[in-house]
Amino acid sequence: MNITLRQIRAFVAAAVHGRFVLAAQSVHITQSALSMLIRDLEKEMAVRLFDRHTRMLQLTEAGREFLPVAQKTLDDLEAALAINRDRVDLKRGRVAIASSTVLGATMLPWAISRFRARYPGIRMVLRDVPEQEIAHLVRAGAVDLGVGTALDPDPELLETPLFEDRLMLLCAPNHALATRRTVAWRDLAAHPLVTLQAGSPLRQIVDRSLAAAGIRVAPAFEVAFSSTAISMVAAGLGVAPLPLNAREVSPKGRVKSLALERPIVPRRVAVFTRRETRLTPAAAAFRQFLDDFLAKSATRTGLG
Amino acid sequence: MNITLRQIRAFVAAAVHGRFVLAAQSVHITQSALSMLIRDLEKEMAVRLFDRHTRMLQLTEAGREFLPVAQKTLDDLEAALAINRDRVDLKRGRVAIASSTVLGATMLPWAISRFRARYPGIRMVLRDVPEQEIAHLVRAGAVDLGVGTALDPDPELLETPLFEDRLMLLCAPNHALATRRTVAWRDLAAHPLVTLQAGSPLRQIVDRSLAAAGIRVAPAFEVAFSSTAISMVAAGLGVAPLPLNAREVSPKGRVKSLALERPIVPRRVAVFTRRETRLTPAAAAFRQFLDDFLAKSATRTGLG
DNA sequence: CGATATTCATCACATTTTCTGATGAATAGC
DNA sequence: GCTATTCATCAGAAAATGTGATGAATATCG
Repeated sequence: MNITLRQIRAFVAAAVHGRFVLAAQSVHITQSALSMLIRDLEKEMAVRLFDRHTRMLQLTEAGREFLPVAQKTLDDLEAALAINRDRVDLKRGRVAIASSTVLGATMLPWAISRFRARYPGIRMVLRDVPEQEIAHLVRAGAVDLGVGTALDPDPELLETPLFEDRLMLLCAPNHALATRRTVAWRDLAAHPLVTLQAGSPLRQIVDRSLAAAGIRVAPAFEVAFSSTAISMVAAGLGVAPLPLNAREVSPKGRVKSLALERPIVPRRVAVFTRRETRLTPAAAAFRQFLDDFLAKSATRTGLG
Repeated sequence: MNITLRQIRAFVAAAVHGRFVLAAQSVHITQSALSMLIRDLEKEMAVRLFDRHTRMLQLTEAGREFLPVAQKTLDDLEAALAINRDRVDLKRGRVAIASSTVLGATMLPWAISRFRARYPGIRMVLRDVPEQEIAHLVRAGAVDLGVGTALDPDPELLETPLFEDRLMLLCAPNHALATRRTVAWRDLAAHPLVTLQAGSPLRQIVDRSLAAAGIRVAPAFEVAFSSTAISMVAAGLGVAPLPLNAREVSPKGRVKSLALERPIVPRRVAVFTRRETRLTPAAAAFRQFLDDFLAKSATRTGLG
């Protein structure tokens, strides 16, 4: 046998109420059950906790000594459970997200801001990293969610589609191609190309598209971040195939975006989570929120 | 349903050991039982506490947050129970004793001293009071034990005989009776009497003895404490019928003690406890010790 | 690469604990 | 004395917890 929380609760209730009958009511059991709980606790501790007979009930010295500890035990536990309830109720918690710098600079801050308004107790951490690192971070558990370009499925990760856009071409306003409305992939062969580093999902999409178009081009520049590529384009160093949403982080009037066709190359953005780890309530809530947020944005603006 | 200590112990064990199998061993249950305890606790808290599958086990954020509270709860409780065990094992506790001033000055300090040597953790409180107050103090729960003259049984109190002596007569060395070896009760009629106050058990014994001997004597002096009576006897103010052990507190050579006969009046000393209140372990131990102590003293010295 | 060993989850069933409602004993107050 | 209140105890019902067997997943080893 061993001490139980029920016994402790019964003991505290009896000490507080001064009567078994009232104490029993307060913990929603019958008086006989409470009487037995006290008896068992006393047996377990090998002391009387109450001096009692039909017309009196009072703590013994041992009981007086045990009471504060018993109360504190219950209080501490109750406080911990309250914190836990808060977590479950999304009044607390933390969501760590890894995303590309572009998404981290465009859609995500808006979503996070709206989410925070709804759940002020949840702390949000946004890590903007080179896109190929997102999967690492999610796999390692360093972040709860990854948001980025979906390419080849990772067996450890679960990916849920978020939205889709397409690749376009960025060039400087005075570039030879800048007068055209649309450009074909094969046209790119004639121009110095700014691309992301090998390994980046976007780079892989570009490589595959060029290969599919039967073009062999060595990129003139390789950079880690889309924002860098955009600046280089603005500086007239080359043209860059990038997703549509990169326009939003481009300096006004310094770059021009052209539709890239033959073929139109879609780019799918997804949320990545670990397959085996259940999401925290907060993270699950944010993923759901992100879906809803984008659905609404899409109906309003035509794209996420 | 409700959280139990078993669940908390299982949770802490699993968190500490990092494996259900080891954790289960450490709390002496099977792995399946532990698995169920964790499952139930998680259900109760409505969160996962561990991310786990066959080859890995790690705390979730909620688990990490709960762990320290859980550990502290168990530790606090364990500490309280250890204190309680100490109390039970007589490594701690307090015994309050009420006694007459004479007993408090003679036998009891020796007994207490020996008892303390055996149980150093137990604090001892000795209240030396007029003997008629002993019963009050015991009844009121102000002391655990009373040691004093047994007279008329009190229904609320339990009295256990400790030792028996007899009344003798104290007089000054130059007193008229001082040359005699024995004195009869009826001889007292001729001398001024120093007695204890009315209500004192010893006084009642004296009164009854005088009445039985057919003597009517108004005491010349009434005092609260035997020690005072002895001093008055030494000063030649009168003679005092007192129990044998009063000799031990008499100043050497200043008083003489004579056997009081016809009849020989026994005086019974007993330990008083409340009938309804169980003794604390420490008090029970002291009562037992007192019995043994006096048994030994009696065989060695012939009297307590 | 397949065999083996380890680990956690789950099931049916056994055991233990806990609860209830009835009853009894003690006692304060009328 | 009578009544109402209170705590203790009992037997049987209900709930919980435990066990041992089994299954599924997956590292590790040869």
